[in-house]
Order: sequence, then C-alpha cells, then structure tokens
Amino acid sequence: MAEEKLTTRSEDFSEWYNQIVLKAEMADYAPVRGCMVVRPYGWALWENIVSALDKEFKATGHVNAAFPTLIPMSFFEKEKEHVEGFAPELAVVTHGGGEKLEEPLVVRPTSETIIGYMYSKWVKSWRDLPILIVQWGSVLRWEMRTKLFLRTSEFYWHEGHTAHATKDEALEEMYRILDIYENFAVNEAALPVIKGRKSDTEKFAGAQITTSIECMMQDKRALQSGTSHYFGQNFAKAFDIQYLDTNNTLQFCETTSWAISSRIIGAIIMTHGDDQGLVLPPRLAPIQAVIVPIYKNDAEKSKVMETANRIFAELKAAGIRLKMDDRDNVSSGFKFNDWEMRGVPVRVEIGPRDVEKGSVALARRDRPGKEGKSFVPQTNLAAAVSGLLVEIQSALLARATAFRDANIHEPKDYEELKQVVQDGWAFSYWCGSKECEARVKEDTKATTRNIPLDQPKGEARCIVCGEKAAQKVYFAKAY
RNA sequence: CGGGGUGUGGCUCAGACCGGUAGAGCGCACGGUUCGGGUCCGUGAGGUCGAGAGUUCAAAUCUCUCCACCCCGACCA
Repeated sequence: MAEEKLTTRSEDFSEWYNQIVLKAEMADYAPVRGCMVVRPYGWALWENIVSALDKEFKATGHVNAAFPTLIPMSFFEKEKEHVEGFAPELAVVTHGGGEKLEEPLVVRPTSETIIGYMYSKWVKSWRDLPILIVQWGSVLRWEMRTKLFLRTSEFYWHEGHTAHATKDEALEEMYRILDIYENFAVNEAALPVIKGRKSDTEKFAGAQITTSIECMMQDKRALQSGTSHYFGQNFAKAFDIQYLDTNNTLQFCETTSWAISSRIIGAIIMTHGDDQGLVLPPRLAPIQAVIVPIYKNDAEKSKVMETANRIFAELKAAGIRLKMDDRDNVSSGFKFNDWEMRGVPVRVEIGPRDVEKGSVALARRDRPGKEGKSFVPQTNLAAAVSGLLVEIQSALLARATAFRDANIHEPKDYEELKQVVQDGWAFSYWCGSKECEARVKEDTKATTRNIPLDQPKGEARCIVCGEKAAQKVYFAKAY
C-alpha cells in the first residue's frame, strides 16, 4: 500500500524514481544481488507491452520460439568482438549434478551465439530464408551498478534474430523493426523517441550497424529504449550459416537482431511520472479507470454502491480495464492518493450527491488535483471515459514531446556544447571521428546518443574539431 | 576493484561515548469511529540486536575477525 509523501523530482530525481517503483508496487528488490522481483502490477504493464509488440511482430511475419538459457562457453569465443564485449558480465555455471562440468556453461546475456549455431543447422537453401524468429525471455548480465528496471542483472525482453539471403533484405529488416519500435514507443507508450544510428563506439558488440530509439527522461538524461542491429556476415561466418543460392553457389547469410527490454518500463516512469507518483499511458495501463465510491453510513453505502455497480458494468462492457475500490477500511482521500501513486489514468468518484444529481466526478491523472476534476452526467459515461482516455494518451505524448524539444539545443560552438549537455541534449554536426567523440565524453560525460535517420541537407563544420562534417548527432548524458 | 557509509520487530530509526529488564513511529491483526483529498481511539501480535570469537558477574553497547547491503567512480538493454 502506498505510504506518505513521495520525494519530489526536483529534490532527488533518482530517489523519486526508486520510491515510485516500490510504492506503486511495480517491483521490489530480490534477495539476489542486482536482481529484482517484478510484482503483479508491474508485470501486468509488461504483459500489455508484450502483447502490443507481439502483435506487430506476427503481423510482419515473425514467429516465436524458445532457446536454452545455458550456452556453451566456447560459443562466445567464436565471434571476437562479441566475446570481448560480453566477457566482463558473464555468469558462468561450472558445476552440475554435484560434478564439475567438462565445459563451463554461460547463462545467456543475449542469444546470438546459440541461435546462430541452430540456424547453421536449419539453413541449407535459399528456400529456407528468411528465418524470422523472436524469443521472449530473460537474460543475465553481471552488472556493476543496478537500478530497478533500468539496469538489473536479470531482465526481461524479447530478442529477434533473423537470417536473410541478402544485405538489402537484412538492412530492410533492421529498419522495419526500428519503425515498429518507434510506433510502439510513440503510439502505445506515449514516448517521443528519436530513431538513429549508433556511432562505432556505442554499437553492439559484434554488430556492423546498430540503430536505436532514444528518449529523454525528465532529468534530461537519455535512455536507449530499443535497439536493432545489422550483423552483416559476422555471425554467419562465426557459426557457419550458409545456403545454396539459385546458382548452386554457397553463400553466407546476413543476420540481424533486435530488442526492447523491461527497461522500457523505467522510461515510461521517468517520462510521465509526477510528484504524486506514476502516470501511465492509457493504452498500456493495467487499470485504465478506477471507481471510488464515497459514503458515510450503510444507507448511503447501499445507494452509492448500487449506482457504482451499474456504472462498473457499463464501463466494463465498453471494454475499459476497470477496478472497483470498495475497501472500507481506508478513507476516500487515501484512495485518491493511492491510485494516483499507481498512475491509473482516470478515477471515477461516486458519492451520495452524485447519486442524487445523476452525475459522477471524473478525475484525470495527467492533471492532478482540482484542475483535472470535472462533474459529468452518468448517461453515456462509457463514451466520456473512453474519450478521456484517448485525450490523456495524446496529452502525455504532447507534453513529453514539448519537454524534449525544449531541452534539445543546437550550440553554436564547443564551449556552448559543454554547457548545454549539463542540462539537456546537444544536436550538432560531428565529423564522425572517435577522437572528437571521446573528447566530448572526457570533457562533459555526455556521449553520442545516435545519428538520426532524418538528416538535414548539406554539411557544416564539426562542433568539436571544426573539420568538415556531413551529419548531425545528439550528445547527451545517458542512463 | 578503489573511496565513503550502514547493519536493532515488515519499514524508518532511537538506544552505543558512560555495559545492568530491548524501545518509538509507521505498517500489520481485531473492535469501534470516520469517509467529497493521505480520519481518530482502544486492544494486540511481532525482535537469535548481521555472523563468529574475546573481555566481563553481566555485551545491542567494549575489542578483534568475517559477512552482507547501500551510496560515489570505471562497464552496459
């Protein structure tokens, strides 16, 4: 149950976040270092995320499958960059059944290797391609500093792994998925995101191209909210994924992989939450509306509950995800705060006065307090609530977009860049060199987030070194 | 792995300098009261004081060793 006041965002953003996660009962600390327990309310949100994405993947020809959690250590050693990238964070199983294993097994930090191994068995002919498989599950990475949802040792995700005959098809797949991610983020989670390509230093271990969607949190730090990678033939060569083309010539496949993790829940919290607690986008909220009946004696209770139950049935029939809060051991004021902490988009208050007047009070979560409360007639309430849910969904996106845009700067020189990334993002021309990128990181702790796919025409000078630059990049401090 | 900190009912902590009957608030259970923005009262359950060793008639408290967790830095979805 939610307790007293929340630490405010301005007091301590990080503490505010921790408290929301715990008080809204999204997750809790597990007895294992760096691990979390996703509680039912948090998992219900995750399930809504899963089903929205799953629907899109299936609509684009993907199928789900499951691969083992344990991967032979030797598999990791087959792709040089991959093993170098992941070696420091592997958990390794050395014993089984009381005996030392002949070969240690790695608890998967990601599944490119074992899936690559299987693909090499399955792919023989151009007719076997493409393979478009998605695995939903969890992975384990031995993280040094963890934070609920944002970075835990074990986390939940899907990982898509595809194999194609040609480079063009693989690239097309990578971008198709990035579009799905963008659509999901914007339309379901109300997260304004920027699609772009990662710099060489920021890309995935073993990838030729890594793309991402990046989102600005309310503390103005960036959060990578989804990634899609093109591997070229790197993994195909490491795992011998080959097919015979129509000319009977042996060819290596082109592969991709992509993921959105439970981290996206952290993005939703840090983008939409306020000082009252969580604010959930209606399309993903496990509970879209809560009914709070108000009464002070049994006579009032029976009258109010009769109306409340009738309204509950109407809203339920309209397909609204709904909760009746009929607890009578807590006051209604407590309930208001409690549901605000949990981020329920719409609250329907029904008291004796409403029963008399044939009205209800509707409170919208994106505008807490009196401002967001209105009295509306009971007739056609389902339509009113549905309409309000749509309105809240778009209001959240609009607010987050305005906030982001207000905090993206285009500094005129390097001095100004160093300033703006302390409390915002910089969008600047960059020559593409590792040296300039490293210098920015050294001087400011900000890194390149991504090079947006939509680039302005023309070229200019690199903000750091002044050499010719053909592309603009976002610099920001990131999670 | 470096630097800092903390371990006492479910949670937040007091008690420790100066050794002597384990405490408070919140939460929880029960009864009543209240309910249009975090009600109030009463009763009650609940603790090997992180672990081990030592000093002492006596240790939550003093000494030593160990362990765990948190915060700050280097890696990451």
